[in-house]
Amino acid sequence: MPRDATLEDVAKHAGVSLATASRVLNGSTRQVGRELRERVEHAATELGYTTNRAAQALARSASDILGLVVHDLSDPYFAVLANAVVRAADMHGLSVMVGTTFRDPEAEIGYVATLRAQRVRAIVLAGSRIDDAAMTERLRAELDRYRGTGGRAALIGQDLLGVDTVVPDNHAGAGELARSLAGLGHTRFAVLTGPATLLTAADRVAGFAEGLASLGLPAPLLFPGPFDRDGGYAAAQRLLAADTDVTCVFAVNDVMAVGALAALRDGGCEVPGRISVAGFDDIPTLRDLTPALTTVRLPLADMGRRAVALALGTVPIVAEPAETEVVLRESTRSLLEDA
Amino acid sequence: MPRDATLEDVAKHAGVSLATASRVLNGSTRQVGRELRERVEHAATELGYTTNRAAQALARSASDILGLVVHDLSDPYFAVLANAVVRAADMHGLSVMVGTTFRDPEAEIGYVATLRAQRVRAIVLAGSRIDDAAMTERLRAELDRYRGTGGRAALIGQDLLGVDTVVPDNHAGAGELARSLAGLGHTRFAVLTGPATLLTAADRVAGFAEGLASLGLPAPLLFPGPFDRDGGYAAAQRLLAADTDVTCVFAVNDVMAVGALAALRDGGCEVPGRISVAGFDDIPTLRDLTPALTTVRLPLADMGRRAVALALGTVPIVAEPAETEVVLRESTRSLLEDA
DNA sequence: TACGCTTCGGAAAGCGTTTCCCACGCTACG
DNA sequence: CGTAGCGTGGGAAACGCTTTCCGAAGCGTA
Repeated sequence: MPRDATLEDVAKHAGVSLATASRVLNGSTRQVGRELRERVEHAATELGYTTNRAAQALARSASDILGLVVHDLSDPYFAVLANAVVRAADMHGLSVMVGTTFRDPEAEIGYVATLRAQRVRAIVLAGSRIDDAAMTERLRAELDRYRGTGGRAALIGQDLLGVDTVVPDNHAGAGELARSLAGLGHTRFAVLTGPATLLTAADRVAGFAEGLASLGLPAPLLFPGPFDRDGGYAAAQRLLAADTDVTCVFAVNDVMAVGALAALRDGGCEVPGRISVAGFDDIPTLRDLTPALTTVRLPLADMGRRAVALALGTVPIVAEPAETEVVLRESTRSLLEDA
Repeated sequence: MPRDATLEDVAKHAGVSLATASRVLNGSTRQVGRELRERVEHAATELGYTTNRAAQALARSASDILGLVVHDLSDPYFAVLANAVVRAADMHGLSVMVGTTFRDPEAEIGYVATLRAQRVRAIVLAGSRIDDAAMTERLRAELDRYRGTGGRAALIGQDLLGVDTVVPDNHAGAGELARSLAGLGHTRFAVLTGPATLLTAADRVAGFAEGLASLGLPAPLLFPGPFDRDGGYAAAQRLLAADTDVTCVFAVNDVMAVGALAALRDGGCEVPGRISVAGFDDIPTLRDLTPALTTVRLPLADMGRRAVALALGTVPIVAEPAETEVVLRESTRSLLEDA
């Protein structure tokens, strides 16, 4: 098995020194005379030379890898985010190394350690923090270790780790959603809250509840459960079983809302005829659902891009949260026209 | 800015040689005496030492990175695949570096080159090949260069590049779908074919057409277009405008089917009342659509896993294609009960 | 002709690991 | 008692690149 051509091979082949070959092939500030430059380039293509990035990273002590850690790539929320991050990294000439944690904080910490070992240029951490001080502290410690030696990091989620963060305005978005739904005449709400420990979920629940309270409406009924499609399904089933006078359900994210829609449909409950449903995120992949889902739009792709910019330090730190926007669609109906 | 602790720092701190420190900290076959071992371990944690993987890769001339290239991470098809690949890689102790090509063959070749430069342990290439001999040849050449120096690669798609391939049985799956739909009494079909140059699309169209032919049914009407949601939407619009007697539409993938469903709905055409719709892939994220989509299931997660196994050479090469399964749901209705 | 500049090529010292090879002290054995 | 063999420790040469430093050559000017 022939080995890869090295820079030395190229230099020999071209009859120049290692230094010259390096200068020609990998961006240096120094000029190389036309004659030698062409000899080197020719030798390189002839030998099929490709820079060994690992060696390059070692010599330069700077890698061209960006680390990304998400909870679950098959969740369209993260898929869209990851997509944007990969794209943005590409624009900066960086490759992306992804890790998935499947919502295991332990795995998340482990993955940051792996990325630190790779000496990646920057780390982007996506996904909700959880309400677990010990875990948060350990993650923070790991990140601090990384940043302590020049590593850069950015977060998408709650600003809890002392690093630059793109924070989706969950609280405000949910509040606005509450007001919009109330504007349609709804007064009795249920919330499929997701896990109590997930801060993103908690923020949305709180924002929603406060929105209602600010209008003098009664507090919503809460149905906790997992943060995914099946969690939404199960929670909605429980809602149905509870036999309430709720006219509108807020699932704290779109994939849960999809599950809820399925459960209501399976339970013979018309949406929005009998119950209206709203989600959060406005996942592009889910826009063609019927009934089309009322939701709160998050600028996912933009958030990914901004996180990369923050991580790379190409942008001044702005604490300004990612703006949300309520999008009313068919899954919620107005009760007012009944009057 | 303090720099990262190196193995040498650890060795000094523990009062041992570099060799010993290395043996203790990074799996060596050689034993180190208990006393020294503990001193080294202690020093390592004290200094917060983490192996520099780039240096390690250089010294060992073997990296622990797996390269993955997909067309578009935000497409749930690739998201699910990528998820499985990341998981499988993790099991083998490898990290994954992803690249997205956005269906640009040029970018695909470029990304393989990047991965070769990283000297990744193996490359998994996902996504349909295209009908472009020159491009295919160039990609093949790039892959051969990589494999020529010990690189390993696997493909998910068409077996065209001379590397181990997980090939979804598009042809047979589509054929089976055709027979199933014919079994429901349909006789006049349209196919939203996607781009003519995409082999996956072409295989499905051909398989479907042959399935119909084998039953003596007339050839389907063909509506080409892009391979994505909007492509499906546009193609379905053209179908409507054509004002045909078609009772069943086959969109060559699920996301196109979603677009088609939307177009038909927007066009006031009932599904499955007036027209039945079927897709291909059985994307999990899309299973809660209404009407639920009849489709051909592909074992996506399994395919990802198998590709990793092939790429890592942990499994003998089996040419056996990935099995498909027709899943009839509500988006297609039986015409027989009309009789 | 001599001087100082500016260019440009090459030698060599890193970058942080691994690993080959040698040395040392033991035990076991003929 | 000499020696073969094993278990451990360390020195030092890789691995493939970048970059600093030096020196040589070419140029224009006085």
